[in-house]
Amino acid sequence: MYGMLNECKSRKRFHSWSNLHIRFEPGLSALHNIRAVVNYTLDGISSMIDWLIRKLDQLGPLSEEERRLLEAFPLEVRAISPGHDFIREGERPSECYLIVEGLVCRSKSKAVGRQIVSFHLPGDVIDLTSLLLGQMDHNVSALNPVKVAAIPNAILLDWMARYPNLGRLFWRDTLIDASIYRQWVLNVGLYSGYARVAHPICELVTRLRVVGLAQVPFCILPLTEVTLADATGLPIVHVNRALLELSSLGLIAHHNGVLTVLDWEGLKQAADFDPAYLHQFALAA
Amino acid sequence: MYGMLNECKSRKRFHSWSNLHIRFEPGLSALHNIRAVVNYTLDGISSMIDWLIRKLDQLGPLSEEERRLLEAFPLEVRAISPGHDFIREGERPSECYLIVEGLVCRSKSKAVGRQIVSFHLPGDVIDLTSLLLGQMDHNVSALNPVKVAAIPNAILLDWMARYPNLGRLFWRDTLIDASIYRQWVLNVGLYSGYARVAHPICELVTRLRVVGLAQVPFCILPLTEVTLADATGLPIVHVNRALLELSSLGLIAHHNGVLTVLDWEGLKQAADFDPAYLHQFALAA
DNA sequence: CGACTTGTTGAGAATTGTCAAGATGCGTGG
DNA sequence: CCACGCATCTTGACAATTCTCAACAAGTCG
Repeated sequence: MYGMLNECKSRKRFHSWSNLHIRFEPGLSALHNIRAVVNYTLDGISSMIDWLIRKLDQLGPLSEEERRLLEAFPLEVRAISPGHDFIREGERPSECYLIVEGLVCRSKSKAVGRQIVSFHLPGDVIDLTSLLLGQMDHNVSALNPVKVAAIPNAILLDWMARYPNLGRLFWRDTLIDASIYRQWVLNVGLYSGYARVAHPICELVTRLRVVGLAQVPFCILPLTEVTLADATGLPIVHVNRALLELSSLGLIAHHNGVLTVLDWEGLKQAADFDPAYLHQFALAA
Repeated sequence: MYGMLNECKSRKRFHSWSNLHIRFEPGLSALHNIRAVVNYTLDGISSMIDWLIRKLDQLGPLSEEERRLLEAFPLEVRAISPGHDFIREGERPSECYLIVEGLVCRSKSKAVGRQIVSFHLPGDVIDLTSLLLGQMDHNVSALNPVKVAAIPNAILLDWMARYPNLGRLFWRDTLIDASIYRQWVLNVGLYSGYARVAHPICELVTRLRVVGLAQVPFCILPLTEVTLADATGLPIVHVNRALLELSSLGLIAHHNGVLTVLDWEGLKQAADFDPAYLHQFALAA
């Protein structure tokens, strides 16, 4: 964690050399360098389920017993390469995935195209849908190199039967997801132009901050124009023009699949961003 | 119930007199007549909570004890006039509302306008958001004359503590809501034109059918162009043109706040509608 | 009757969508 | 180390759709 913080701070220095393009430390592969930050590696975290514990603890305090239960669970971590749809519409997964590292999106594909409906980050359990509803109604894909831990449905159901409070925390998480979807309906239905592109960026930054994976005013995200186009419902060409406009205002920089937030307050304003819908009580705004 | 069915069937006869406009029984106020259907009055239902029981039972069987618990609850029914926002963003309601009659929508208002994010019908409990998250992040409004029954949060929490299965059914309901939101993101972000207007109509018809409040191919909904504009993110003028197009194809008729579905299969096709996202197992498609 | 809501129409402005071509930078494999 | 393929980003021109404005018709409700 603290390592990453320093990484970010030093990167800011390079940024100041040029407002619009990212410069890299000489002698290091640029992308390798960036990706170390963007992948949200878990340097200081001993047990990977700590992300989940931290998150649930924010939603409502966990008892010592519940905490021990989660900590003791042996996680089997799987790596997923960028772009891979590791859960597909129509499937009936027998396990849920806890995101341990990297960024993930839910999407639906139709004849007319593809729409990303949400992003998910370390600490999110992304498959509660299938746990209670059975069949998946959407795909889940990796946006960058991702690591997930599989938790069998049976185990989760057992946990929740034994500790009703735990089930309620997961339910609460589902309600927050629903609130985020509502905001996305607003974003694609109500807003246009720059706000529409800026909003998902603001959301990601805010959510990453909550779990301690991003700082403002400086922050890096693995977002390509294609990803943003699928998330906003705009054609790529427009995302490009919106990003160029946001760049020219000094709010962001983007380069080769990496988007950098330079002016957090300005970006929030451009997006008409109000974090209330994230229901993040522990957020230092 | 059966009264309504007959009502609908007889109305269909009037419809056949003219493909595009609704005719009414002579001697009766036209709107009063229609509204009797559109309001979904509960003729044959003795206890109003039956809607909720029926719905939960479809999500997963209720035990006899749980069923008795729900049936025994004394409902205090409140009438809400059309257009009234009876829950507002920012509030912290101390009770949840079970819709007993009428149609309700969730919406969010911003400086740039208003966006409807979902519809809700008899049997839906619309305030589980505030039950676990506290603060409302959206408004809830009546689309036509609505009756709701208030259930104090404390009672609901007590029910769920005593009957974990009940809590799981509510959670499941929340997950279906989330799936519907995902589809709405698709509708406003991915689709354009006629499909975008036709889709929410298809959704409403399907959901009403599940609870036995609508039949195909003939069905009536209390939807104005303004409502559809807010739900689709299109300007009213466009909704008008889309509806005229759908009318000219013989798929629907609309008149003075009442929308009639004439050709269910054709409408589904126009909307690229696939009911899978509603997760309605009991649906006779 | 008169205020109000709902639906309709036309015309022009602005935005969004499409197509096509090319520039840049990274990773791979020779 | 270089060449190549690939993904990403950029630009321009044009078509299609969406948005806005404005005025008016029709129906409901008090």
